[in-house]
Amino acid sequence: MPAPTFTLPPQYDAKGVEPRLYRRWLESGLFTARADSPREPYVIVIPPPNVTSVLHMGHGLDNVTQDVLIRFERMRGREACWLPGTDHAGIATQNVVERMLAAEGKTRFDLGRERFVERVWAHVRATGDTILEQLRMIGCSCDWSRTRFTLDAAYSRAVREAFVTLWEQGLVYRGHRVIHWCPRCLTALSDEEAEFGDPEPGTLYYVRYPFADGPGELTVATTRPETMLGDTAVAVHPSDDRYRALVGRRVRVPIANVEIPVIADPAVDPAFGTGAVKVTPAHDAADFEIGTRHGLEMPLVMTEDGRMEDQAAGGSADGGRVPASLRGLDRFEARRKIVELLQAQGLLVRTERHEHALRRCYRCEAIVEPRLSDQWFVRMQPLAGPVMAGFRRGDFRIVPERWVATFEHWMEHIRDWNVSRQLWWGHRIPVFTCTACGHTWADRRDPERCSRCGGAVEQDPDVLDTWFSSWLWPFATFGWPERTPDLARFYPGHTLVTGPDILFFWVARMLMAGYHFMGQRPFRTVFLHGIVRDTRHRKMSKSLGNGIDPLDVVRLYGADALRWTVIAGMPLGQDLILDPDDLESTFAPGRNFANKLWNIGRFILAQLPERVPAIEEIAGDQLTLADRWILTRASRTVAAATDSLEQFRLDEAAKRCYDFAWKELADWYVEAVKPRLTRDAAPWPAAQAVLLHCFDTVLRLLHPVVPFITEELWQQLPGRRPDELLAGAAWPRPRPDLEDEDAEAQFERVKQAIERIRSIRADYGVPPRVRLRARIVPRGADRRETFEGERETIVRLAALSELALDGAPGATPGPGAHAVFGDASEVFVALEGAIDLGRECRRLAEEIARLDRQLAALGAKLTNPNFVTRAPADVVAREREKERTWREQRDLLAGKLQALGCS
RNA sequence: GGGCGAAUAGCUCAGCGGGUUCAGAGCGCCUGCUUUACACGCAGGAAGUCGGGGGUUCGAAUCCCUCUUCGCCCACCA
Repeated sequence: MPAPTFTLPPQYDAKGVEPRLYRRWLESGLFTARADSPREPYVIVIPPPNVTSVLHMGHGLDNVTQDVLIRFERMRGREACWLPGTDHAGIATQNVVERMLAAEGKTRFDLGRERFVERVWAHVRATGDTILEQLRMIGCSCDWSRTRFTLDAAYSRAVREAFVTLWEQGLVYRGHRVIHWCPRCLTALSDEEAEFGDPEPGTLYYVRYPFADGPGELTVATTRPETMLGDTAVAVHPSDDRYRALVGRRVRVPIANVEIPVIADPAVDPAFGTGAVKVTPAHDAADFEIGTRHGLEMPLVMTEDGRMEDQAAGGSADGGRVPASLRGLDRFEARRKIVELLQAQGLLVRTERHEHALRRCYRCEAIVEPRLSDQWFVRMQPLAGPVMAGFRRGDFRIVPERWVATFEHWMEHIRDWNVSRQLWWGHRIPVFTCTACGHTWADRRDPERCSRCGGAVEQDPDVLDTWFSSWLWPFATFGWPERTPDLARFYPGHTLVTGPDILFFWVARMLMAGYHFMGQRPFRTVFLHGIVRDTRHRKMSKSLGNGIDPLDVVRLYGADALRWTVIAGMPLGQDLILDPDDLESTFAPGRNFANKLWNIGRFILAQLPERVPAIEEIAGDQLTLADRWILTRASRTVAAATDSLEQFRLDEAAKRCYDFAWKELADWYVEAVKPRLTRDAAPWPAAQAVLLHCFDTVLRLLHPVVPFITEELWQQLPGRRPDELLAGAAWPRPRPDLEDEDAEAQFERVKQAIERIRSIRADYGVPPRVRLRARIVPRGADRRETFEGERETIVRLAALSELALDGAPGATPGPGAHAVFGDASEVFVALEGAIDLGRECRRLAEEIARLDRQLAALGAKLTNPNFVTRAPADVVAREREKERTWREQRDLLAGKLQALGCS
């Protein structure tokens, strides 16, 4: 045996290896895509994490998935560009800094806009690279030379260009309507940002509105009594006979003490409550519609932070609705107070329990307050059309397909997008108004004076929705609106990997921006993976405290273990369930696998000399059955893994390679080859060449999933140039020239025989030192020659089972019971040794009985005329074949039973 | 109120166009192993009426209907 040229420790030390290898990858420049490369590009743009965020498992899953794809394509020879970066995340980031200020007892208003924004920038500069650093820790092969931030100067230019272009195209307008307002963040939200929470128990209040023009009253039902101060009508359904006569009369709003009309509107559901609904146009989107139809007043009765007060804005001169006793009260406080007042005045008829879902701010979870205000909107229908047309043409696809229906529904029912936010952190809206003549326009540059009258100008104080910048990500990152070489080369991109939770926020809008501004799709495939959940299927989140810190996992088990777990545990489109309370059993499989590879490597490397012949240099007659089997399996694994990756079944690819490395290469081939390698003469070079070929192949296949351990081992393989990296090596191809179907089938039978022997040993408790004697003979005279040719291999493999074979070296025939065992294959194994005959007889009898039962059932099937005539011929043939095999098996067992001397 | 997904071993999941890789894998469990790559290992083993019910078919974990339970998305019943 050649002396090992080095000694590797028996356990793989991920911590010591990973940072070193990552540095080597960086230094090699492999991650940096070249725009002038002749290779076909492959582009993924990262879903930019919020600049203030720290890595969580959701990022881990998302980015490891991207890394697997990008490494796969890079190895396949594509010019792989994985563009990284961060999102300025308007509300989220502003909230973070506001909380920091709050800790100092200050608000953003204390600082003023300019100093506040500076403060945010300082925070971003200090901590903004955190998450990108963390991505390096888990091995992400991003093109760091192209890192972008959605608030960079160049990027800001793109945002501005996009906005002004839309303005010029008439796709931006000022809308005066009820929008979702967060009274905590003090900003408007888009429909998507006002998320429905879980249904909560609430109360439905039945309130009397006395007629102002006569006796009696009208009872309305509401969940939000505080908004009654802003009521400007009571509406009933036009065909509701109960109320038809009342339409046109007037009622008095209690507490607010104003008179309002009773109107008829088809939006009212006569079945809900009393069928009469109070209309608050300034604080309810549906009521706003009614108010618009009927030309109602729309008074605001709350401040921006949700306290009761008459507001001048809202297009109503109708003030004085909020009585002094309620002024300044928080809306929920006011609700309680108003209910009390109503009760005291005998105007509260009754209350009812009423469960309903409330919309909450997606950043701070405050209950959203619908509020009438002026905002900038983007018309979405003109943008959605080309996307759907492209989708129907097959420009891009969504994987897995079940999201298609959701996507289509949203696109087809798309509503205009409120893009203005009353924040300070973000892209300031480039709309300017002349203080003199009132002219309003959008501008690519900050104007000094009004373009019409030369008067002073004021810029809109609001900023753009953060998604208004990220929807440009696939091209703004490459330099748009400049026509850069990068843009020409890397747009359109290829795969967009993200979770379905931002399908509308981001993916759909990127598609719209891509088609609208670039004239073509931004990517070919949208790959939506699942969401990370805990064992109770709850989303992992900080607030629930059920999160797993990916960096803890890296420290404890290594980045490869983390990567293995998220990839192997994530079937296409399914959620990933991880147990935060048991990191060991969640991540140990990945660590164990890395260690297994390590030890396969340790063994193989110890066997290989400096120069190992290439597999092509080995003559066919040098290859044993085991050699041809493992080469065949290697080739098939390459084909299967490649196919799975192409179909985004990453888990399948990973597991297939795992099985090949562990269950085939390590468990069988390495064991089979040991006798050959540890004996002197023999066909060494062939075994070495096969070992090297197979190990090299599986390292390549596994590299995208577990890049560190594979690179570390690959570096040690003989014949590597010092500057060669697995990360830049070629993806393997299937080798039909090395496949041998017969060898594959034959070796499977050998495996079966050996497994049977091992099973017998265990069943009968044959001590390890006691050798069983066995004779292996082929079944069927016609196969004898073929089989004899493989005898050597079988003898060696049998040796692993502590089995002495007739004719094998060291086998000593002796007296004793002679039993004949077999499996369903063509291999008979004759054993001699200490065996509990009685037990074996009972086992055989049971097995025979079972076969008899199966044969009876099968016989019935085969004599069923329906089956014979209607099932396809090949199916019938297979069933007949099965029957024959079972019968043979049964006879065989019966023979054994007889041979054992029991009846 | 609509739509979607899931239900298979104790746990997490495969099984992708109905018939030999149809009852599987990993973890866990049980029994043996200091076998000179690996105890993060090796060998062997137990374990499931494929959520309930109905249907289609010669044949269903697989297709259809229905019920139950979980999860998600969409929605202007105040």
